[in-house]
Amino acid sequence: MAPKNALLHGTLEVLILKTVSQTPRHGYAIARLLEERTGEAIQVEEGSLYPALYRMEQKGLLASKWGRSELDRRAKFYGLTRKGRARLSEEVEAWTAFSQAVSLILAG
Amino acid sequence: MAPKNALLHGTLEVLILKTVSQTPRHGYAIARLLEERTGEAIQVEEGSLYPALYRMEQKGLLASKWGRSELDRRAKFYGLTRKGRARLSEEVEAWTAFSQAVSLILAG
DNA sequence: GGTGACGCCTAGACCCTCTAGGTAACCTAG
DNA sequence: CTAGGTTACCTAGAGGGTCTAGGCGTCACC
Repeated sequence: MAPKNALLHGTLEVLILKTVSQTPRHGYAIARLLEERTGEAIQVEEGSLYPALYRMEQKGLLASKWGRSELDRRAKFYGLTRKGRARLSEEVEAWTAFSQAVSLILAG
Repeated sequence: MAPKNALLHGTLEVLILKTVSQTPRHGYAIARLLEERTGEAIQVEEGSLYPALYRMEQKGLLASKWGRSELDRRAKFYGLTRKGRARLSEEVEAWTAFSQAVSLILAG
C-alpha cells in the first residue's frame, strides 16, 4: 500500500530536531507534541519515530538519557548535541528554500 | 550516500502534475522548467523523473504522445487526464496543509 | 571527428516510512 | 480480579520513491 504520509519523508528529522531543541523530550512525547500542535496534520508512526531517533543518535545529532516521564514512567529523553543544533539550522534553511520553491510552482 | 534531495520525496508527483497542467510538456522540458523557475532550488534527476512519469501514466494520471520538441527533436509529451487533474488539486491541498504544519513547528 | 546539448530509458543501490507485531508497567471499570 | 486502555519502548520486513551510473540515438558546432 502507498505510504500514508509520503510527504513526511525526509522531513521527520528536522521536526524532531526542532522539537527537542528547547528542552529534552522522550520519544512518545515528541510524537504527541507534533500531532497536537498541528491538529493531526502531522502524524508520526512509532515505526518511523524510534528508528529515526536511533539513527540520529548514531549520527551524533541527539544524545539520550533514561529518566522518568511526566507520569513517572520509564522513558528515554533525547536532547540536541552541538552537532544536532548546527544541523537543525541547516535543515530549517533547506526546508524553507525548498517549500518556497514548491509553493512558487504550485501557485504558478 | 545520502540522497541529494531527500525533501523531494513524495513531492515530485504534484510538481509534475502542476507543470503539465497548463499545456502538455515533454520530460526533459519539465525538468528544465522546474529548475529554472526555482533557481535550481528544485533539481530533478533524470533517474527520478522518467520512472515517475512512467508510474504516473500507469496510474492513469498522465497521457503521453510522441511529438517534436521546440528544437524539432523526437520527444514524448505528457498531458493531464481527468483523473490527473483531480489528483492535482488533492495533492496541492495535501501539500499546503502539510507545509503549513511543518512551518508551524519550525517557527515555534 | 570529437564534444556537448538534447531527449529518452533502465537496473540496482539506497534510504526512509509503515505495517504489524512484541514487551512491560500502570490504571480504571466492572 | 481481570480485561482493556494508556503510556512507553523496540524490531523485522515490506514497500515505495529517489539517485547513481550507466546506455542509446540525434543534432550542431568547431
